[in-house]
Amino acid sequence: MSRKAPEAQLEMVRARVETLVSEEELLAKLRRGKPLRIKFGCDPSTPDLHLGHMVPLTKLRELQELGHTIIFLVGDFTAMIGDPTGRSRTRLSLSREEVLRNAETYREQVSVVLDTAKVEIRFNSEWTDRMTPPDFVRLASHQTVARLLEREDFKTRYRKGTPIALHEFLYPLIQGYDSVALEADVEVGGTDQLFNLLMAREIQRAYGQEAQAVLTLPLLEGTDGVEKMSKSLKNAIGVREPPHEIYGKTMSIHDDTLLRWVDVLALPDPDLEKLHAGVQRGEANPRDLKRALARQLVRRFHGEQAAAEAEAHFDRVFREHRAPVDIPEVGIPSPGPEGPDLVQVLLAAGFAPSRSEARRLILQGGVRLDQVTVEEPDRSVAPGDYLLQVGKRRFARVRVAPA
RNA sequence: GGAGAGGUACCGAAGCGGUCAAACGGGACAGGCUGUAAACCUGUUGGCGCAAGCCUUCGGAGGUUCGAAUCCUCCCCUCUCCA
Repeated sequence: MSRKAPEAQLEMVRARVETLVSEEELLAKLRRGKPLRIKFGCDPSTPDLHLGHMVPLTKLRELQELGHTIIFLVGDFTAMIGDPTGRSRTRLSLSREEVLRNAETYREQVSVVLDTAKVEIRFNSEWTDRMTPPDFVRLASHQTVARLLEREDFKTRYRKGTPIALHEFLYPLIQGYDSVALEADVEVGGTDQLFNLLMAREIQRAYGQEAQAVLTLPLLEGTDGVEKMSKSLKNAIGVREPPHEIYGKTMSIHDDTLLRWVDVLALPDPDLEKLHAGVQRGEANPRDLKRALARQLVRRFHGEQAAAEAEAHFDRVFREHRAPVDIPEVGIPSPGPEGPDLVQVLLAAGFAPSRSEARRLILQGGVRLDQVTVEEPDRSVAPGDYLLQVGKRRFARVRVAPA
């Protein structure tokens, strides 16, 4: 276990952090010289990690290397509520098996960043299941409605007249109680969690504990560059996505979003930093920085070789407009000697959900057969092998069987 | 319990008896351009049909009407104020 001086640790911890409450308290905790208990909450209903999660996880990695104990709190009970964002509807509760399975995949994915052998994984149902109705009433008595309404999304929802279900108020309270149960010294989360994390401090004090220090990390914007990255907004890049997806999606982010991604997400790397500075001065091409970032991300989750391959694939398909190396093959039965029409081929290849859609794609000139644009939807495709392309990025090798 | 306002396509939001498969914006997809799957410009965006056209859609179930997203009845859900 590293034994850096508390002041030096504080310095490291503070880097890239959005808010730290409070420096004095954290320093005092560090000075006691005991490993700190660092709480990090995770939602078991969405077990797929994306790049946004990497931001706090990287911070946890640093804390772990400083010798502190990382506690992954799986909010299996709170998942019944769902963090009130106003977007998500009340979620169905997950079965015990699902929770355990999700927690396991979580551990597996997290192992890319953390030493999971040293991570303590806990479930909040451990204590919530033992709490009685009087216990909940007591917990609720420690907070006021006015205080809860201070939370930004509650406030806006209340003002705009969008529904707030009563149980949503419970979320911050229970999350706060989790800190009591875990005796957390520090809690790490995204900036959107600030309210909940601060609430936990108040709950801890109400239960006679020292308040946890709070560390929030910037939220990563999604690939749209506007909303925070989230799977449900479909602007996320999952860490388990295939290399060329991670690479390609990264290349598709707006140039405006790029610098921020590099700031928030990138691991230290001299090349990246040089390009970053160059782009800021308007000297370097944003594309090159984007390439470097995309490469680093793929390398991180799939290794060096995959990164090189993903880049080669991208260059081939999008810069040189050639067909990729690996193309899925689709066999299509032939309804008659003339073969299926092009619409049927698109459908069979899974490139269109309906005949109308397929027809539109063809009429718009988005469909190529053996590199040649075909604009007649009812053109029949004789038995044989073809290279089918829809748009710039979807390819299939199509084999039309003889009738 | 009382009074009022609402529930529209992937999302937001118009429409309030026919001209509504439903304006507009976002998203998505396609085309052009390019330094990139960026930006920008153009187009498409319920299903079936070559087409004429037909079928399904505006919280749910009934009803009025030649004709309903639009009017009526009941039900479900949400918001605001009062108790």
